[in-house]
Amino acid sequence: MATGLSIGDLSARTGLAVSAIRFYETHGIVAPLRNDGGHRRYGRADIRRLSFVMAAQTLGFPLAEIAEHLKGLPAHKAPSKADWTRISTSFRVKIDARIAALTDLREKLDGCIGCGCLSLQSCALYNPQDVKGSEGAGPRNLTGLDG
Amino acid sequence: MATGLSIGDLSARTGLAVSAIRFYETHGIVAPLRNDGGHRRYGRADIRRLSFVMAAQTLGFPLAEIAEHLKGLPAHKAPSKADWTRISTSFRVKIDARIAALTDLREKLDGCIGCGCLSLQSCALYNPQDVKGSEGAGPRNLTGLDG
DNA sequence: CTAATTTCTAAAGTTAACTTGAGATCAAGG
DNA sequence: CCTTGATCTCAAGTTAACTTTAGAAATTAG
Repeated sequence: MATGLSIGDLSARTGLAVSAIRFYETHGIVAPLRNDGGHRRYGRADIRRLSFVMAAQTLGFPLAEIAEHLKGLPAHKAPSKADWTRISTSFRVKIDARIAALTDLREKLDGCIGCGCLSLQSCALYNPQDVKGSEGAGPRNLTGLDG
Repeated sequence: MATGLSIGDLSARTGLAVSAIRFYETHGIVAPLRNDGGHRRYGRADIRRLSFVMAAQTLGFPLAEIAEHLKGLPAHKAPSKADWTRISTSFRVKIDARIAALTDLREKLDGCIGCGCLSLQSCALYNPQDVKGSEGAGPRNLTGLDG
């Protein structure tokens, strides 16, 4: 009982599905210990790791990138203040970039609303200069977030 | 030659892959005519439809929703000024909502950067009030954009 | 007219982020 | 001790948005 949290406990605490937590493990996001019966045992710090993942996901970060960030953190301890400051600052930068991109789009759109867009040449929305055609199969990155 | 654009022409004009254009057809986004040999023939308006799709996608709209918007437009004609105003206005609303959500997140993050987030209870980022666990399989909607 | 492109269709593969299912084992309550 | 209920593993399914592949037919270039 004092040996740590079960995966069910963690699920209850974070709101994540048990299957999702196991899935995250295969992606290196959590690395629980095992008890004698082979069941996963989590520590308190894992709640934070998972909460961090959830927060990052609402920001639109792909799991792979989140996992990268987490590599820099101690495996079974909560992140230190320095760790957290580093991470949250880098988040801040990305959010700023997204807001800027959206604001830019909004301006273009404002210019378009009245014009009827009968001119393909002059319409900024119809001529985005930054459409980088992603290569290969799979879902497209909708938000152009990477980088 | 004067009978319309081939799918290759359209691909060159829009920057979309030929396969993507065919794919869009199965989703009701374009509905080209056929020539005697069974090859697709597109009109000028289709360039706009596809450009519209690309613009909407950079805004993060899922294809299904874009297709919905396009249902309201004449099939083989360019959208009228009224059509376009309706659509672009509804875009504007969604962009505003996204900017607001991101700005809110940024504020929360600002409050977090210095705090070291040692308190799960008080950290806004760790306790997002609006995490709605999407049901079922498939990729998650990263941006919380729908609705 | 022939060779090289394009296009056609239909089916299967890809990626992300998980879920679902099957069969077996572990743990906890009465 | 026995019966639920929780976990375990591993494989396969799901969704979105496309791509890739294969074999055949149409178009275009020379």
